[in-house]
Amino acid sequence: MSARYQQIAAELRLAVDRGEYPIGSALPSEGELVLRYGVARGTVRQAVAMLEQDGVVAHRQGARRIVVGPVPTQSFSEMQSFSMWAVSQGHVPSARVLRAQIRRVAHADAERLGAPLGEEVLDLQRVRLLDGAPVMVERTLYAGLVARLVLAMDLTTGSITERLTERGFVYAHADHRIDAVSAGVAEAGLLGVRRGSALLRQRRVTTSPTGVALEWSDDRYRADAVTISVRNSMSANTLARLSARGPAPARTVQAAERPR
Amino acid sequence: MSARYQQIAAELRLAVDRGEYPIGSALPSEGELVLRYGVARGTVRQAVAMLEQDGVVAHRQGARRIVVGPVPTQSFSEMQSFSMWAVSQGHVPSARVLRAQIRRVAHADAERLGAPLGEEVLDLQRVRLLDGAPVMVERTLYAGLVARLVLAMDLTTGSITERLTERGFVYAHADHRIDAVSAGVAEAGLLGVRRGSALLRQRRVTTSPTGVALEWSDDRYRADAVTISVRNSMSANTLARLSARGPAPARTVQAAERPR
DNA sequence: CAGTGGTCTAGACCACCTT
DNA sequence: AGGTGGTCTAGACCACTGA
Repeated sequence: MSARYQQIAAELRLAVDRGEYPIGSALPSEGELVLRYGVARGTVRQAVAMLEQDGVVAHRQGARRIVVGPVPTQSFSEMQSFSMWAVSQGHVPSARVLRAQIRRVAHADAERLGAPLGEEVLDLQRVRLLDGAPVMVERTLYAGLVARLVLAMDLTTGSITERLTERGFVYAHADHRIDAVSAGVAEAGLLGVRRGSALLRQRRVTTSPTGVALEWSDDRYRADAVTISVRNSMSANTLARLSARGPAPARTVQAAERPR
Repeated sequence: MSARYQQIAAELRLAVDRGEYPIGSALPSEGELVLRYGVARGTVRQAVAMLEQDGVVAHRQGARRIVVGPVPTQSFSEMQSFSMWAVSQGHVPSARVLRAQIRRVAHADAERLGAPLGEEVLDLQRVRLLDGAPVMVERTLYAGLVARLVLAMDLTTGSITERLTERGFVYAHADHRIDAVSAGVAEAGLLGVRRGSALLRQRRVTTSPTGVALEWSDDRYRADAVTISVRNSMSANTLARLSARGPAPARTVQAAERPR
């Protein structure tokens, strides 16, 4: 059973979605929620903190929390996995494998993806399709820890992330760097767009709870297919603007990893 | 004076930056921190929650928190304001005004920026320069509440956001939609790139703590100038992927706003 | 099994907003 | 001045990790 504060947060969220607390209106006070749910104030505060974090409500000290808007719950997994995202949106995802081989990280990869030079990884390149139409070219390096596991999977259907999660690997953090690039000849052909047209590039490093990097990826979306959405607030800021030529954050991590 | 838990978080953060807790190593346990700082456990937990939120440490129940990496602190304001960001990066920002007039939101604007149709706003279009080189074209609509205030400002230097903040307007939330577009003839000329080259587009709605939208903007960056960075974690997720043709989140808000 | 983090309680005082 | 959220304390029990 999930924690009480999570249940309360979910209930409030549902109420917002149903329009019981319209946009611009106030949430009940912490005291009222304490009475309504019969819990301590700390528990109520944990619940509303979740809503704040997700940008459902805003507040300032001394005044009641105000509903900013219902936010479609999109889980971390859905951000992480193309397949899981596509399914949640009612689309049918698939993939065409361009390359899948285990090798060591070369200099060019290290530069492009920020993976540690020389590490043994699975180099996987695929075209991702939505309802049969190509929308993204994907290049992912899986850390040695999971490389052979992934290589043994069916790489054309289903979610690799999901299957790794089932095996006990946990994704905890992700760093994203988002910019725009022009489609090269190869990409243009794969995506069915003109050479030079704009692509949305998302480079990502995903880390386990122990701080071990599990994968590095470079996804390039057709500009007309996908938009990335970010919500941030004064209290919780995870967004930054970087100069394109800024220093790549060093990210080398030792430590052992063992699935449960 | 800032809160005790914020001081503790800042101290720990500093220690991580100084390398006292190297990447991959464990943070002291909550119990140890309680003794070290002479506070209750709840206070310590608030402090480490901040570090977790910012992605400095990761954890799983039962095991100590692990240092993921030092994170450059970038404030909400720096994300919000081109000027403040540029200065923090050691660059000199400036602007060239293309248009500045008060009018009502037209259908095209409403569609493009998500602003409510018919609202009276300041329509401000500028080219933004970094050390004299054009890197971004910006189109911002300022809500009627602040429109005349902004129009009276010097629009070529300094930060509008900063000056609004001084007047008591508080930015609390921002929604960002990020995608890629091709440069049109006008944009290409303004930015000094070839027509059709890739631009990184960031559309943003910024809201005050009371849920009132203060500005809508559409920023288009030269692809070689800027990258947007996002960090998210299993517990705190503010990132989402949207289909380009997905529904624009309705965002109409009443309620009064009054600067302090 | 000992250590550690996750959840929850009950109560206190203060800072800020609203009226 | 009364309501509301922000911070902090002290203690409890449980779930998970690691040796």
